[in-house]
Amino acid sequence: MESLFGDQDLYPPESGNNFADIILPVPIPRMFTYSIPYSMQSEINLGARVIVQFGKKKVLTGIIGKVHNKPPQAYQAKPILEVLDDTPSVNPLQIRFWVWMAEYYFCHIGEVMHAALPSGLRLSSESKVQLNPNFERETSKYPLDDREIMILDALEDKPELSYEDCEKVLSIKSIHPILKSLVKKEAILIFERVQEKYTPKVETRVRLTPEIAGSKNALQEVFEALAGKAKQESILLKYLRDVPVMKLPKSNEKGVDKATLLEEGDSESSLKTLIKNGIFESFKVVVNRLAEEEPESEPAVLSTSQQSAFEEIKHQFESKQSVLLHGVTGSGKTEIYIQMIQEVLASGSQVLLLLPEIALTTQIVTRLKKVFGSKMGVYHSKYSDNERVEVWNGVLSGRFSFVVGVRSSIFLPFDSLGLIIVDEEHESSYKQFDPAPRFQARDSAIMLAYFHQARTLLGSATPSFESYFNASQGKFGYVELTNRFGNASMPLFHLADLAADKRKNLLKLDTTRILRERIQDALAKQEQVLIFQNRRGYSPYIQCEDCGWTGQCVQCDVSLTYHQFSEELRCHYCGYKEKTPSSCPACGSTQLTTMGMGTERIEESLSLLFPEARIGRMDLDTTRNKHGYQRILDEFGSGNLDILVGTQMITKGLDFGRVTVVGIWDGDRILNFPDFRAGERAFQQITQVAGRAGRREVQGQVIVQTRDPETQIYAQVIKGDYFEFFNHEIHDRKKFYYPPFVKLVKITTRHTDFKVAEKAALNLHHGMAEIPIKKIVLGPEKGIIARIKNQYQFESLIKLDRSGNTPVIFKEHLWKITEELKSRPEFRSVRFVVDVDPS
DNA sequence: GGGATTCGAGAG
DNA sequence: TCTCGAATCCCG
Repeated sequence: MESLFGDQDLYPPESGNNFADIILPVPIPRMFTYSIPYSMQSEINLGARVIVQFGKKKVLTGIIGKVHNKPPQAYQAKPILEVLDDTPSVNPLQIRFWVWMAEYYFCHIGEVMHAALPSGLRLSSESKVQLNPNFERETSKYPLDDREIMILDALEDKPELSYEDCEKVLSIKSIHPILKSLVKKEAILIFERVQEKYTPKVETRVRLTPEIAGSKNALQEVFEALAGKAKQESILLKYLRDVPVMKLPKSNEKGVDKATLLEEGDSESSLKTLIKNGIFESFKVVVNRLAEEEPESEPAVLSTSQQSAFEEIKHQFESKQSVLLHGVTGSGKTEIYIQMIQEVLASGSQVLLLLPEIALTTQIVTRLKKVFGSKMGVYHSKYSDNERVEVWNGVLSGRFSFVVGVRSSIFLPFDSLGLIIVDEEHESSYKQFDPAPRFQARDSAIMLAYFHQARTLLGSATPSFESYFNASQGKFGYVELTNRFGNASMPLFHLADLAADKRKNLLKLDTTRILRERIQDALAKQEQVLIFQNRRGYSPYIQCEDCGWTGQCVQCDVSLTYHQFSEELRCHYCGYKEKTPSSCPACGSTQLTTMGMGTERIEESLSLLFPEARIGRMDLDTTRNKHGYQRILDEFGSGNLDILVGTQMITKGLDFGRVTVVGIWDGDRILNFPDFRAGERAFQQITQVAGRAGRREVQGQVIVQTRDPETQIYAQVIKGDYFEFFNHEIHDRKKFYYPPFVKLVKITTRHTDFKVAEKAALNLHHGMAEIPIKKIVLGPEKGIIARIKNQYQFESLIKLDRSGNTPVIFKEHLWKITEELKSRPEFRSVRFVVDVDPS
């Protein structure tokens, strides 16, 4: 039979490019070739979105990655079904960036596309089932079984069902055979429904009819007619408050939002009467979800030290692509950014400012909004799909030449970036952990800037070792800012010795005497206190005093965390939860005690110690919903709270002038992390939390509770001597072959069967050992958590020589090794997760 | 990733 | 031999 799609042979190859390689959002390591129907030849642009059929019936959105006229040899290409964009949604620089990311982070370009495009721009089809209109149960010549009847019954109620709905109706897993049989019996039809995901926001507005708006007399008559009809009159008066009579009829055009007009309890029916009587009319307009705002204030004048840092950065940019701005907390980096951004925008280029997720809801965005108004776009992970699409389209259309956003904003369709700023560049949240692409947004931003011939400014009070090392090697420029803005003094540190206090019997509910005194002082002076503990929940775990039982997660090898508020034991890795048992499940004893301290329990202890204080808590559990974070911040900022207990969330960019005391509940907990970066992280975390103390006139106090006050790192943090700390630490990194001296790749081998996982990991190890490059292969070791979500995992760590193209050669070999292993029957369902530059 | 097809265990 | 769920295949 002649192929349905055979028509590309009808026109000669010289008529243009008849084939396109399409990037599809699926984890398959290549593009797919489709034919371009003649009628679409003129609309096909690189980077445009198209609809294509993938597989037997699935319809997907793809991106045109390449256009050519080489027909595929082994098969007939299917045609592109539809072109969605007349101007491409994705530009060539982005595609280049995607290709780079897929290669560097060892994933498929489809996975990059999946992460890059907001899902509102990625329509795809879903199979739906409906009744066949020609079908009649009574007269059908086929007998139906019970399950088939149940599906048909369900379709009587709802005109269409998805596969998933059908599975729910019968509560079984494989629904396909049943549906197939129903199709054969001509009872149902299966079709594909493409969902257009993005919907513009429509507002209903109300205005006076032109006759009334156009004549003062007519309006006067209306007032007279409405005398005594209080409800209708009130609506009219409210309307005229927003649209003054003086400015009629011109300002009437835009009208007033219906919802706002009825906000104060006026009824819809009164308005309806007014509309029916020809006084008002209602109409609909498409509005931006992202509010229009005019800039309100001029950028601040830079202090002398800020000004010289600013000049120095510009000077360094003349010879370096990237510059590290090392400025102590509170030195006013934001104002320098503002100046830089303004200059670049004035030159006609775009600017991207990356912030860690948590910092986006804070003061810095408010500050920027005041200066840049609505030419600044904000891209936040808590935005809805529709909002993300509007930011994306805003960048495309030129409405936003400047965007502030989280790590995924590096995927926005910029076409002429001049500058990328990465604030708090040491933040670990710039690394995406799961799913692929497991990219580091700071490093990717540097690459993106390179593609745009743009500059990158990295800002931090506690730079990452990688960045500081690059600066010390001259690869990055380096500018230091050592004065706090307004010459506020650096905080005063106290090391509170937990062990000593315990010996002297001064420890109360795990607080040292000095911490209690400082909190008491602050409360007396109506100042505020922050308490930092890197552990949420009530206490890490619950233990039976008689037999030593602890709650374990059923599908991960970790102990469950005790949450007092909800009376639950929860797994922080997979989300599993169960009710707290009242007696030990192992021995029946009722002597269950809690071990260790989480934020929830600290909050409780503090409320016992300071019953008069108003105490709040900020952690994952209290900020889960969209506005939770903002609400707690507002309460604290407005002085409705005296003490705020929190996890690392409170270390990020909060700036409250009335915080004078910062308590670090358990400094050792930060230090004792089984990881080569523990020291670096501890220095960063303690410095960052400490930076929250005393930003204005009053000198802040920082109390670090520890069992080991002699540890060198505390002395370095207290001195604020990053350089000394770096030199000490970098020595070890070199000696033991850790970044920045080597490049790390971590490979996790996962399988539900322990033995299979282990064997696959060992095979992988042997394969990698034979790759002819300079490297060290460690492992495989049982994962720190041996089992997650019922999968056993083994970890291998590879240290690669940084020079030349060693990493590229390694990845090429690794590719072959994992493919070979996966092709063996015994390892078929083994998963290899490759993490390049793990954090 | 996911729909289609094949495989294979278990019941009759 | 039949049936159903699981494993495997492959997409252009």
